[in-house]
Formats: sequence, structure tokens, C-alpha cells
Amino acid sequence: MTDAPQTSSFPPQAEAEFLPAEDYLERLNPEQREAVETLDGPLLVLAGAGTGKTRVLTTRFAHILLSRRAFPNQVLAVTFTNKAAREMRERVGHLLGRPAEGLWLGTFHALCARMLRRHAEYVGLTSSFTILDTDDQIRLLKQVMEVNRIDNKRWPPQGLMGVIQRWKDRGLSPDRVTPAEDSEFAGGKARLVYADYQARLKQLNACDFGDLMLHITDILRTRPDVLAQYHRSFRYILVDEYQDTNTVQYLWLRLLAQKDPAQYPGGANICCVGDDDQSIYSWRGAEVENILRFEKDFAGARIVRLESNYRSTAPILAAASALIAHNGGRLGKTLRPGRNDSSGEKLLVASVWDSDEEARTVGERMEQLHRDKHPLSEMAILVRAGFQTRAFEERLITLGLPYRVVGGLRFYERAEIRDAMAYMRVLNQPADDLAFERIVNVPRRGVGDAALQALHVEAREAQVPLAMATMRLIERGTLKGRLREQLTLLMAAFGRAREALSQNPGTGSHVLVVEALLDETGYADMWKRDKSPEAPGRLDNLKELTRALADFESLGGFLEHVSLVMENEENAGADRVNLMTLHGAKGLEFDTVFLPGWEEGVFPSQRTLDEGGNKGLEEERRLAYVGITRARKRAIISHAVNRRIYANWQSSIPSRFIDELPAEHVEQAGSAALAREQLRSAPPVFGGQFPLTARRPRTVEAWEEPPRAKRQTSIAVGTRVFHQKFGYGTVRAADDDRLEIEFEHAGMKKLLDTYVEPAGSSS
DNA sequence: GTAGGTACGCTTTTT
DNA sequence: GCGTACCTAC
Repeated sequence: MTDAPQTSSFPPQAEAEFLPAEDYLERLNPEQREAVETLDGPLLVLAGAGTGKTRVLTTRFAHILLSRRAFPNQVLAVTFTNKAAREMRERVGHLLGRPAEGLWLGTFHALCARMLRRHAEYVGLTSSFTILDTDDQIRLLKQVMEVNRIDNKRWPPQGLMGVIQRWKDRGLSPDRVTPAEDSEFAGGKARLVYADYQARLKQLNACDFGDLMLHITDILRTRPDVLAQYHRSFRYILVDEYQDTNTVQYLWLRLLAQKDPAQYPGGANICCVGDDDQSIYSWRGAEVENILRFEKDFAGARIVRLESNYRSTAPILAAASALIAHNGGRLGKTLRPGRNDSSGEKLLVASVWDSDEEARTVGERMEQLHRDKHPLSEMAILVRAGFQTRAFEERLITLGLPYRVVGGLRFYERAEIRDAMAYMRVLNQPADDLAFERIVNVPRRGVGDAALQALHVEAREAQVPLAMATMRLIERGTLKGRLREQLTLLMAAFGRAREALSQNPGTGSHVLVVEALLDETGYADMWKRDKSPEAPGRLDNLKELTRALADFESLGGFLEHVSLVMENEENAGADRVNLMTLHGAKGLEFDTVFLPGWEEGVFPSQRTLDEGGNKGLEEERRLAYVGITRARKRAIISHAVNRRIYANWQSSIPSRFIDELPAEHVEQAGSAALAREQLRSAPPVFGGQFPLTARRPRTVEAWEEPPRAKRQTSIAVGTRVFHQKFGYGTVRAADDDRLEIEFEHAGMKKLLDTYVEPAGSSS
């Protein structure tokens, strides 16, 4: 269900003439129309997968504006992802017939950051506070733990960070955490550490991600004047993916939505759109209860159900509905085919011998579809966990099918990008100690533990930021030799850059300044000198970063953008197979969806079962539901009878979710279908349960294919070769018929010699 | 301060 | 089985 793609510019006359799509209401079905036109009072729109949720949200938004019930800046529209926010902005603009401007439309975090900059002083920050990334958070927490003498062997900082994060998700500032909550971590000191950590953040004039929500919610609940300001401001509130809200987001929304009825007789015009069956983020603090409780929270709430699905075939919908019906405590919806058409392929459940065969058959099916003119970009492999993509990647490489892994290491998470960002942060904000600490010894300047300690001591004693402390130690002559020399150069480079920036602000000079800074500090040079195969790519990334910087008028604006929008959109257009986790696939759709690894222990994940019990199982089932409903035309589920996990093989039984699919909509296939039947009829050999933890690794020599005959490659080390996908490269090592090749653009790869050919020769 | 060795741990991750 | 994160010896 996609609208015609929006063209890059509207016809020129549209600006003058005001040409909204007049029939925008006509294009909705009755239930969608009800969701759009019910404007007064609280409304919950329960939108099943593929029922036109985004269309309803954007049309409702446009309808509010076009019916002159509110000005653009009187509507608050909240999403979880930047992508969703962008899409909503574009589609609202499309409906209005002009670009939508002056909207309060964005992610929870972006909107909270915007609000918090206005009122930062109420929580002891200034409006120019910095937003920390996860590296910074951990580094800071480690420091605080050290001060509190907590053994970070026994209590990993990441674990404690998780505890703090969950508290923040629940809207608990340190003073609100009760001692009873505490006992579990760090021997009852977690609460203390949390308080210290918050205090340090305040000193640094910094916020972590959770703080954006926590601080502004605190302000709204303690400052009636500020709250009143927003009550006057916002007439309508729209919320996307409501089932994924955590407690603090819920509190924030409720504060903004619940107005004094005496002053605002209309009550709360809040409209939340969501689907309890697609709640898959409880482990991140999301509370399904928020959506289940909506009617109680907002008096007089109406509920509209969207159940007509225009995306998938009847068998896919029937299978998904039957599966999700096994969950309890649902608000209850049934997906109906929107078209009167009961045709469509059955779901395919393929039983295969082992994980290699699984990758092979998925690859073959993809090739077949591709030969039948199905675009690669309309196929996706959706896995439970990230590590599962690897087997498929390897297969796709050997088949020469281009693919894209969605949601791997993201652009702004790469080390070189974070380093460069830290340089920019120090430039922008000399008091940013965490950024300074990150780069003071990158490239190596001889700053080791001892030197860093000295800087910290000076900073603490003189009550100045680390950068200033460095200057003082240089001037005082405490620092000596190469260290002093290097740090003098570093500080001088920052000094020059800062001066250049202040001399002609806002003329695009910031790009040049940053480039000069990265040159003069030796950072760019560090990668130029680096001989590792990744280095050229990293330099490309740095170029891409400064290119992105050019889109912004100021350094500060860019930094704000990046800290909130950690994404990049590279090669989105190319025709490639999509590989991603089930979580990453939410909100997307494909003609063909492959769902491998449907085995007990893998999916549902054993760990979720152990930790979350029945609730965990139900969330896994929702994940399965999300997976199936991504498919428009066909869904191919597979499970392997034997799977290698880490070092050893183990036999697996098919996922219980396979049993929950209605037989009349499912076709069985695969080499191990028989074995599957046997597994089903015979009770498990090793006790009733299937605990991966108490697994009994099996030796499986008999099952494995005989080892491939060793064959020596005829391609010598040093030969220039060509590969279908990776292009040209040079052989660096050879082991029997396996080659290690350094590709000019793709870096180091290990491949069988049959997949490459000597460069220059034709085949 | 760096290289090399070893132990560990290993779901999901919208911002 | 593999990547990383920390520790130790130079």
C-alpha cells in the first residue's frame, strides 16, 4: 500500500493555487474514514498489519489542517523513527499540496530535545547541552563506578547501564528509585551510582538519550507554567506505534494531553495509532500495557479498528491470524483480506537437513525467482538474530546475488566517524570532556594512563574542563618532551580552527575548518598511513561525513542532527536482496519473505523463554506474526534438523510456531520433511523440554557430507583477479583452493578459487 | 605505549 | 568458531 512516489518538486502553480487532493477522504475505506474524521476526544486506532495505518495518520493530520481546526504548529505528531517522521512529513505535504512547515513532527527524542533546549535551566543544564552517544555513556559510567569502588569485572558497566536505562524508561530519576528497587545490581549500590552518574552529566552539561525524555517529563510535572504553555500550544496530538511507548513516553504524552476540562472543554484530542500484536520491544522498556489500558487512561476514549488488509494474500493473512490467536490478553482484531480474492500461494514450510542446506535452498529459490523477473529488492530474508545473516551472505556471495544487510553497523557508529565527530564536538564545545578524552590520544600523542590522570587531577583542582587543564599544564611546564610538543600542536590546531570559525560564521566555512582541523591534528593522516585494508574505506567515510556537514549551516546544527538521527541511506535504490532481523523488518513489506531458522531455541529464542516465560513466548510469537505479515505474495518458512551453533552440531526440533499455522494454508517441502514427521511423532529423546543450556551436543560425522577433496588452486599469490561482485583484487594468500583476496573496493575476503578468474582473461 | 596472547561470551537495539 | 577486550611482557 504505497501511494505514488512523491516527485521531488511540486508543479510550480501548486505553490500559488493551493491544490490539496480534494478527494482525500473518498480514498479511504469506512473504518479508515472514521479514524480520520473522529477529531474530538481521545481516539485509539488499532491498526493491524498492512491496514493503512500510515495513510490514516497522515490523512488525519492533513484533515485537521485543511478543515482549519488547527494551525500547523498546533499539532504535535510523534513517531519512533526518523524514517517514519520523514515519511509522514512528505505525505502530509503531498496532501496539502505544499511542503509542510512549522510542524511539531518528529521522534520522541527529537521533540524532547527541542523542548528541553528551551527549558534546560530547570534541570541544571544550559540550552547548549550535548547529547552523548553510547560510547561516551559507558566511558562516563566506568569513571563513576571506579570512584565508587565497584568491581567492573563482577558488575559489567553495560549491565549497570542497562539498569539505569530501564529506570529512565520508567521515568525514575535517582530520587524516585526506591531502595527496594535497588538490591539486585552492584551489591545495592546501583542507585548511588545512578545519582553520581547524573551529577557528572550535569557537570558536563550533557544528556544521554534517556535523559531527553526524563528531564523534560520532570519539567512538565513540576512546572505548571511550562506545562500550561504547551497545553495552549497543542490542540491535537498524534502518536504512531503507541504499543511501543515506554512509561516515560506515556507519562510525557499524558501530561501534554490531559488538560483541565474547565479551561479546555474539548478535552484531550489525542489520537494513538498502534497494534498490540506488533509489540516487540518490551526488552527495551516498551509497555504493551499502555495500549491495553488506553480506555482507562483517557476517559471517553473511542476505539476504531482497522482490519482490512490490502497488502497480503488470503493464505498469508489466515496463517498470521491463526498464529497470533494463540496469544492471550489481546485487544483483538482479525485481519480480513481487503480485496475480494481468496487466491494466493500457500505458505511453504521447508524442512532441511542442516543450516548449510537451508542457506543453499534459500539462495536457489531466490535465483529462480530472479530468473522469473522478480526484482531482488522485493525479496527479504528475515532472521531472529543478527549473526544468522552470515550464512546467507556467504551463500549470496557465491551465487553472485547482490544483497544488502539492513541495520548492521551504522554509519555514525563507525570508529572513524565517532572520532571525527569528537573532534567537531571539542571544536564546538571546548568543555566537552568526553569528546576530548576520546581524541586526545588519537592519533597517538603519547598520552597514556599517567598523563590522562594528570590532566584529570588538574581539571578537578582548577575546576576547568580537560582542554583547559591541558593548556595550563603546558604553560606551567608540567608536561614535558614529545608529549608536550604533541599536545601543544593539538591545542594550537583547535585554537586556529575556533578562530577561523568565529571570523566568518555561517558562510559554509565550517566545512573547510573541520577539514583543516582533521588534517592539522594528524587525524586524517593517521588513516592515510594505515596499511590495513579497511583504511581507504574509512577515509571515504570521512569524506562522506564532511559532505554531510556541508548540508548544514553550522557545526552545532550538524552535531544536533547526527546525535538524534543516527542513520545513513546508502545504496537504498539498487536492486538487492534484503537481509535483516525481524525487528528491523517491522513496517516494511516485500513480495517474497524468507523466514529461516524456525526451530525451538532459535525462534522462539531460548533466552527469551528462560527470562521472560510465557510473556516472552508471546512476544516471540508477535515477532513471528510481524515476520509473516511482511509478505505480500509468498512466505517461505524453513527449519533445519541439524544446526551448528558456535562450535558443535546439535539437532533441533521445529519451532512450535510452525505447528500453530493452519494446515490448509501450508505446504510442506524439503529434504528433511520425513525426518520432521518422525520428530513430531516421537517424543524428544532427552527429556520433555528443550533447554539449549543443558544441550547434549551430538557428534554427527555420519550426517556430514564427506569432506571435499582437497584441490590445489592454480592461482598464485600475487595474481590480480576479478570477482563478479567484488571487482578487482589481488590474491594475498592461498590455502588449498581457498584464496584470501584483497579487493580494491571490498577489502579482504576469503573465497573459493572457482569464484574468481585471473584479471584480463575473458571467460 | 604497543604488540601479542588469552579468556570470554554469544538476541533483539526505532533514538 | 570468531571477534573483542583486557592483561602482560617487552
